[in-house]
Amino acid sequence: MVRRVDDDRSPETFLPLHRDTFQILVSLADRERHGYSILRDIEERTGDVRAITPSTLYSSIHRLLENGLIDELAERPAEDDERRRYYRLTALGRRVAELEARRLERLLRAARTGGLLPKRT
Amino acid sequence: MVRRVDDDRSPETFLPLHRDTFQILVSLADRERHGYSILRDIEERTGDVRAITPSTLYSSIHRLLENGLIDELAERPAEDDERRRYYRLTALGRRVAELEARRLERLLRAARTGGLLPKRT
DNA sequence: TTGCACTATAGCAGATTCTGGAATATAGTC
DNA sequence: GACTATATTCCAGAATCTGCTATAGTGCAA
Repeated sequence: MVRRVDDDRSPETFLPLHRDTFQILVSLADRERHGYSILRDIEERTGDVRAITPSTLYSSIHRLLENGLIDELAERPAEDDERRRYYRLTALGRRVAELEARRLERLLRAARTGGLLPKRT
Repeated sequence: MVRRVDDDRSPETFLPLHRDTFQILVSLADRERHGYSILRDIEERTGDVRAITPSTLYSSIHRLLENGLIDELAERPAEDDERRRYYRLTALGRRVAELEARRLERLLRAARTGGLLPKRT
């Protein structure tokens, strides 16, 4: 088996995540999805059709695969559109996403102190 | 007075903010600061000396000035280190930071749904 | 059964943002 | 005077993001 140099890169070294990277990981957190489904999910959640562009999405996906944060599924549902490629979080990817979520929580706490958000949520 | 073309760019068009941009705006939310103080603040809050590098910080500051999200103060405290340059949020900058903070809140809600964070905070 | 909009992924060129390194200079301490 | 910390800037290269274009299958309606 070919083993990449940074297979054992610790989750912390990926932080802080870039903007769109975290969006994608969040989309994959509750279930596996194909690329276009991630796009739709982000559009729906943000209410913004250009929250992420297709080019950014697909190139980010390839980067996430290379870094081992997501996996492509070997099997697809029967009778499914065969162009679709399905992805899921790896254990590493989930760990990284958890850490990033905590980082953002702390950041929002600071934002609240600065009056950017109302005190309690 | 020279008026830049996008002086009247609406806050929404700046979203979503890039990773480090928001960090800087949060630092300036509670009070005016000079560059190095922003650096220290981010280090302290994140507990990470390389959460943001000086090169990123200072080039981001220049971009924020160009975009009118922050202002440089004309006056400095007396007897203060004269190398320091102080900045504060503009009304636009504060508005943009508020919107970004809300965006991240919604994103964290989704992250919670996906099990990346414990349910209530 | 053609036409058309939507779904799905990929590629590239250029812009923007980020990283790492070094340079410069003042301030404060021993 | 030497040394460390403070403070900002610049540059080259890397990584990420944007806009545009290309390709092709799917679903529906005329």
